[in-house]
Amino acid sequence: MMTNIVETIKKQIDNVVRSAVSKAVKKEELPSFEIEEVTVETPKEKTHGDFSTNIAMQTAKFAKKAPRQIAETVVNNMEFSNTYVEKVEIAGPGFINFYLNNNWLYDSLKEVQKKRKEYGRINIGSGRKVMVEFVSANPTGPLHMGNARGGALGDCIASVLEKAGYDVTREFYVNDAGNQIGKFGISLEARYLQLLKGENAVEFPEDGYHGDDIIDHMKNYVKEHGDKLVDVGSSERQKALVDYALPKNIERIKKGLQEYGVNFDVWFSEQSLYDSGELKETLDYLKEKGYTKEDKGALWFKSSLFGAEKDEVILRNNGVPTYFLADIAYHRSKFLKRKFDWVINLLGADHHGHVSRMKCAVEALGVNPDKLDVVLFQLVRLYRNGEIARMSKRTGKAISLTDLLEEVGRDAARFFFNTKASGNHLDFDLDLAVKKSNENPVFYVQYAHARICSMLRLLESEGVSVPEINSVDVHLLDKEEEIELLRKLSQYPEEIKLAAQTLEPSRLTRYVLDVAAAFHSFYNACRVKGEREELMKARLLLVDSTKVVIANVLELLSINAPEKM
RNA sequence: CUGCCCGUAGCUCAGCUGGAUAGAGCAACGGACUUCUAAUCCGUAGGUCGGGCGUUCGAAUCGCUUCGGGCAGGCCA
Repeated sequence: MMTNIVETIKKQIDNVVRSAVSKAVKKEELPSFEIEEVTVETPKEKTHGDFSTNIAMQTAKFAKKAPRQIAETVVNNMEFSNTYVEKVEIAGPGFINFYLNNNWLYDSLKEVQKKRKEYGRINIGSGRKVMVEFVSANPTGPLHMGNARGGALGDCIASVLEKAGYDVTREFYVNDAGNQIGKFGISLEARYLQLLKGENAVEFPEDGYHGDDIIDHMKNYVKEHGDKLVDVGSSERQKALVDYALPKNIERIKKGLQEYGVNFDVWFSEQSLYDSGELKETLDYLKEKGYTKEDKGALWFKSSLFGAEKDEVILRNNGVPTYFLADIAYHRSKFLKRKFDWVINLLGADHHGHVSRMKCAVEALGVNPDKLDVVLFQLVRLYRNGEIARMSKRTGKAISLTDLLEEVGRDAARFFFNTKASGNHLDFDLDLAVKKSNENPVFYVQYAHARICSMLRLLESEGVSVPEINSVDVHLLDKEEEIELLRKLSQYPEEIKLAAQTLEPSRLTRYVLDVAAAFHSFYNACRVKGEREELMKARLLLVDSTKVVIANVLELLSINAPEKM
């Protein structure tokens, strides 16, 4: 089955080269040597052919011959039957350049038409179970820009892996236990008492949550339940208030993410690790294995046994588990209880210190730490009027995901957060994101799609619809702009593969921009309507295929592909 | 002090498991609408790849070093 034409061609070239080499060796034109890998790449310069290999330079040392001489020998022994290769040239220091006939492009056009919505799906994952855990925002407050970037990035990584043939689970780790929930309770309690007994009745804790949302929660609580908690004990009061506010926060987070187009399969509760006994089991396991030590009244995980520089506290001297212990139990659940083959965690770059100790912990659990990948993404800076924007125009408070969606919309947000590699800082220009012009890449791509839809509508109204591929002479597509566009379309499965391998969906936003650009160029150079029928049909097919590819990429990114603009 | 990330055109960024003349978008400048959406296209200009040393046939890419920016280094998460 041909799912990825580019890969097929690379395999063909690989075969051609290997058999040519072994033939030459047999004829003793070359000394015998091992080829580890035939690297096949697409040259930057079009005049250097469609694909090229540097095998002659790589093997020059073993063969003890000049690269160009090796290349010549190899080329003389090549066989091209049943391949797309049309001719071969030796160039530069010893590159072997392959020039293909256009059939590979026409074949890939057939693929697009045959697969439609499924075009781009590949199977490098072979159904392996992978979990992508992302956002996992602290449920004590609203979603911030870091969560917004993490959400767009994580969701797209998950989508890319699904397209690449993995069995993907999107998971949100709800930190509903531990220290920050304690602080949440103290903060709620303080606001509650301030509301009922006056501002000065209690002092608000310095390290509490100062946001207005805490006050709003308590105003609502008082409205609904009055002062019934004023006279009960503090811990009971805090618990009641947390039980009231926390589910509301989690609901709000769910709703916000839904509007953002991010839907999780699993909302995993940290508290459940305590309730189910898994946390204790994990602790017992670590102790039993001798991976722990006691020091200064606390219990430590000896991460130094696994190459780390220092050990980590897992039980404080007051007996309370740390977040890290819960996280170890959590990863035990991911790997050992739920049997994921691969786990990907998204983390803001400010948490990078967590990565190496987590890997140590995974190793301590008896799991190959390579099965854990942590994608660190750098922080976001918002710009408005050329200046750094921190506050929402409407609320005057820190800009939340909800504010962002209100200001620029989901399409722009999802697109912009995926324009840069995760390891780079991201400047988000709020003015640009809403601009309806060619400066704004989102509109550039959406416009291409809408333009195509408009063309198809017009032709449809004249009784011309997209033809069956078998009734079309695709060889008529041979103008430069047509070939360029075909090339771009044929690249999609390969793009999915690369995005999956590098966990970098930003290459897909670049790719879809390229497709849109190739289309716009084609549009200005070639007409569809009004051409003679055979040519019109062929071009119509190309245009329709472009629409399919753009729509597929946008769907993967959770961005609308509008039919009209 | 130590560790991680980043430094490429005026701006925002690709390229980084070493390859041929370092790419794109925006901004700038000059062109293209009697015909399928000009929210578009075509062209021009723009660079000591932060600096230095090394590795080799070959370095933006790898190593060392240095400078500049960001972030970490809690019995916080």
